Amino acid sequence: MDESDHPAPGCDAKDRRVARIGDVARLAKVSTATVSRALATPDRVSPEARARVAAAIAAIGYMPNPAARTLRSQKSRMVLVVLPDLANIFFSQILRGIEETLFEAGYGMIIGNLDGPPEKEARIAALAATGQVDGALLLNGHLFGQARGGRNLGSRTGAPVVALCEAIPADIPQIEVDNRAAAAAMTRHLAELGHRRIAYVTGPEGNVLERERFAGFRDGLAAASLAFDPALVHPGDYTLEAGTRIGAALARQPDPTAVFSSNDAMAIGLMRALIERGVRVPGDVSVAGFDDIEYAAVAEPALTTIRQPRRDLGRTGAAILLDLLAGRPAPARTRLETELVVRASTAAART
Amino acid sequence: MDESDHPAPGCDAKDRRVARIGDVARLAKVSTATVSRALATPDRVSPEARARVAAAIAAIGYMPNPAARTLRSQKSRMVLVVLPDLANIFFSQILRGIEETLFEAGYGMIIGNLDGPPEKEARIAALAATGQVDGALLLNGHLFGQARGGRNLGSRTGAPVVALCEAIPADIPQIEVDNRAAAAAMTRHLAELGHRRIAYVTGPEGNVLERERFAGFRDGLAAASLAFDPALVHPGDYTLEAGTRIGAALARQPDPTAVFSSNDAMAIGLMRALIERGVRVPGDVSVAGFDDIEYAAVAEPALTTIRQPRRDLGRTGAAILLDLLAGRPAPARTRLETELVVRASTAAART
DNA sequence: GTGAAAGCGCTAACAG
DNA sequence: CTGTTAGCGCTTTCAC
Repeated sequence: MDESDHPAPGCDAKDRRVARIGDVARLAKVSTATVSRALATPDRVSPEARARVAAAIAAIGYMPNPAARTLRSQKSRMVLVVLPDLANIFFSQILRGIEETLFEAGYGMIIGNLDGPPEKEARIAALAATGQVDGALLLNGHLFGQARGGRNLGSRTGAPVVALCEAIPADIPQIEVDNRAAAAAMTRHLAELGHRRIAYVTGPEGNVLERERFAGFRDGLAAASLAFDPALVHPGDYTLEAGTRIGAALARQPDPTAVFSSNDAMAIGLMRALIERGVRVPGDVSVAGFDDIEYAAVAEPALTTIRQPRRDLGRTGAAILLDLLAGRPAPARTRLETELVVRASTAAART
Repeated sequence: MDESDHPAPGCDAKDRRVARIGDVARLAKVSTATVSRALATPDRVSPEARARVAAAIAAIGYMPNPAARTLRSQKSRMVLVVLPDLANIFFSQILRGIEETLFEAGYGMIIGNLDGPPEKEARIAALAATGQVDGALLLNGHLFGQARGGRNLGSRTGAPVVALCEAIPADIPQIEVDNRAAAAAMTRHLAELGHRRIAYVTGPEGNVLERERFAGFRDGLAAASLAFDPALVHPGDYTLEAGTRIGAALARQPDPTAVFSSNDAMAIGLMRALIERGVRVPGDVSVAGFDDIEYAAVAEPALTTIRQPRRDLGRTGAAILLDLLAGRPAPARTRLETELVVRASTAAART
């Protein structure tokens, strides 16, 4: 509220803080309603008016105020993407797929990163509850908003929510890969190489992905007629550091001839810790991961893993959310294919 | 617009879409202004009123509508963070530092990822121009908004902007590490190991970081009395793939005994490509990186690199932006220390 | 096809 | 310390 009170102090119109819809209307000699319509529903405006409005907008560089728009229309054209850990490189391609799809549709993306103090969760949920976003995409494999007793995200506002992994309350649309089958396939791959004692590195407790992958691991053992030994299960948390720590422990344990890590980051840290301690990979111990992150292929040895179509997951998830947002029907469940990528880190068991 | 038209069809008040400030006011028997003040400036409200408001808010689960708030107060309590590539793991710790600092101050973060179609840049700039964010943090080492002839981010709105690297127009506060000195130190490290022919892998053209690092490389060469040979400069773009590609080329080139890559991702891809082709690292060729990303320490061999205090960079940048936002003065330039981390990927030159 | 007018939910003057 | 009132900038009936 400095000098912006008097409309035109004599200079060019340029020093006015920021152009509003009224400025465009005045310049184009139409009402603000027509400007609004020219932007939202051009076909309901005469070509002449439309042209004048476009010219006026270009002339003064008008940009609609999103807060006003959101307040009035109760739509933000923003989507919330909730993920457990932004630092996990696994999500970056998914985010990319989501963002490009949303962008094309004129939607923006707000990232809700759960990594940090638990109070953050409430703030993220508030984004949806207060209409800052029109819908949400959940990439977190654990219950969201469980503090309030269930999926509160959306339940209050009716904002559509899509899960990009096995969803927890199974009543929201989900896009997923068959983690269980893929983990089973990897386990069978190891068994077929002659491994009988296969260690398993878990993800965080309570994680849905982890539950599926672990179940797949056990399926695979069963399919190969191998007994499950709880002593071979090492609790991890999907971080590189956990992998390094567990690798150090495994190096002292001559028993398992193969390790199946439920994600690549841990597998890479683990391989490194083994090699550092003189354990040869895959000579002494085979190591397998899950996800096929970029660093899996350049690890030494290159990591055998399960490739997930991450960008596609993101694109598909976003597309389904957009459908929901537009009131179109969406499949309750979409499954994308994975692929077993055999590289150098797995080999026949030593005899 | 379904059944929400008739106010109270008989059920509990619970099915009302979402509580507004008026609902709180009614329940607490105060005016909406008092509710607003109880939230914003509690000390200007009597303890009794404050308590009644708090109880009412808790009872109906009221959350202020941010769009209305933003529209009225012209403040969004949101900060824009612009970065060139969300997939680059280098940024994750910086983001973390930023986010935690902003969160404590009650600010939210919107990520503007430049990676993608160029139209995205305009949309990101619009966030600032339309008041969706109160300020911005620039992590991109290249000119932003140059299409409009200069830093338009902020110039229209007066929103404060802070650069987390050497800024392009040097008139905004910047937080940086001395890239040039660090690169020179690394180059000297290689020279001291006896390397005379040191290849250099660049970042994207026009990147400010890159300019500094490259200058540092040349400084280092000069300090070691080594001639600069343009033939040893390989244009990269900070991606793993570029590293792999350049590594493949280098494997055919027996000349350089050391490679200094201007970031870790490329160095890791490069090492891998060399090793795959039978070139020993560091036996035949030493490799050095820059950044000390998490994967540098677990690469095989572990990568010699320059550690940047990434989380601290983020925290400091956010803190300075918060100062600016609060009208407090801020230093034009803050410099954080780097550290040369010597690991296994560099060794004495073969003779 | 277009304009007038109401109001989204909130905060900030201004009185009292 | 509290209430009344106006209005942030836009979209959207409702008339014409």
